[in-house]
Amino acid sequence: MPSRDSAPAKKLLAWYDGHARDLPWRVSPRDRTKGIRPDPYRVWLSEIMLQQTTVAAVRSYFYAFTARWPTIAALAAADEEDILKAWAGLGYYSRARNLKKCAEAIMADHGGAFPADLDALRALPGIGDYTSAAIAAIAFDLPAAVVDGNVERVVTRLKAIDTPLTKAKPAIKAEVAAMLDPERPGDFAQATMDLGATICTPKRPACLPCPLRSECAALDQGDPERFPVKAPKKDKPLRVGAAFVLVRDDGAVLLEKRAGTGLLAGMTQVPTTGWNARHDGETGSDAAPVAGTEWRRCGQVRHVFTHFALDLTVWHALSNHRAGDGQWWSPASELAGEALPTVMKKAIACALPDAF
DNA sequence: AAAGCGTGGGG
DNA sequence: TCCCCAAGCTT
Repeated sequence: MPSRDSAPAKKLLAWYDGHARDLPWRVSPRDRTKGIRPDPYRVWLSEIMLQQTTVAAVRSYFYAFTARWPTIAALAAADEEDILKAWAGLGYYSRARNLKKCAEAIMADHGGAFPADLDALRALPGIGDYTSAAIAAIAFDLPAAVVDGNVERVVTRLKAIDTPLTKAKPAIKAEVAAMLDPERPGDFAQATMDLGATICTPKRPACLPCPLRSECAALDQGDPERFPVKAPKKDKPLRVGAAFVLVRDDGAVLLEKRAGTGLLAGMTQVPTTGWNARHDGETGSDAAPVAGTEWRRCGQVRHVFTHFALDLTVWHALSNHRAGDGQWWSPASELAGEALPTVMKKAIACALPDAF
């Protein structure tokens, strides 16, 4: 077990007081000293959005969500469909569905307020080890060990931990627990993450201005970039499929809802074939959802998901047929507001360049 | 416990 | 172009 050492936290917090990033969901360290506390709802919302997602991507979504749903009660009362539409483009859509489930659970089981308790937070939908600790520390100043990708990088370098990350996590958490400042748990957590995001970066870390340089074992060894040690990543297979953009006389596009589980669950799409592992030639319009229409091949869209790449051949046709079960014609003016994931916006834009 | 689950930006 | 990766969670 690492022994308590308050020196790194003091240096880190002194650095944070002068270099904290200005973020819309954050209360600055100066305002914290005045007793201003962040709204747990905004802390939670930002933490969910920031899971595996950059600050730059999150910003506009955070503004949109807090403007439309200013409170946990408002979000709990929202239609899931509206939440999915507002989340479209941000990725990892189970986060959006869990967002509503979590809001409902807080209304039903916690009197409409986030519990100031690590285990109670951890039990909520979409909230795991990291997010529960982050909310506990940032929103409630509870002394929780907050470990995200930034912190893993900072700590493995500081202590030169060269065991693979998957094995090293308990040791990293113990180091953080021994290091954190019980007077300022929230600022300590945010300071460590800011350091990882701006100084202790994955590539070419800026060690010269780093407040922890004098005690960094990795810098001492001469190659901080060597940490953390990660497992080799698997190769990404290519899948192929076809998507069919049907357009009505008035410009409306035929849409349908995807299945409730799996990839892009619950999101909206144009009719599509399955996305298969085969790559022996091209998918034809013979698999189109409507027979007897004149199909035009618009081109091909490549989209890279987490665990496979997709080449989608896009077909276009004019049609006035009636929407089938689970389908609807979406007017051109409403297309941008649909719950369309990026891959589908690419496909539609391939057939209708002015759609968005 | 390894795999499934998105996207956009930077080097 | 390609590879890496960014405040992870769920099953």
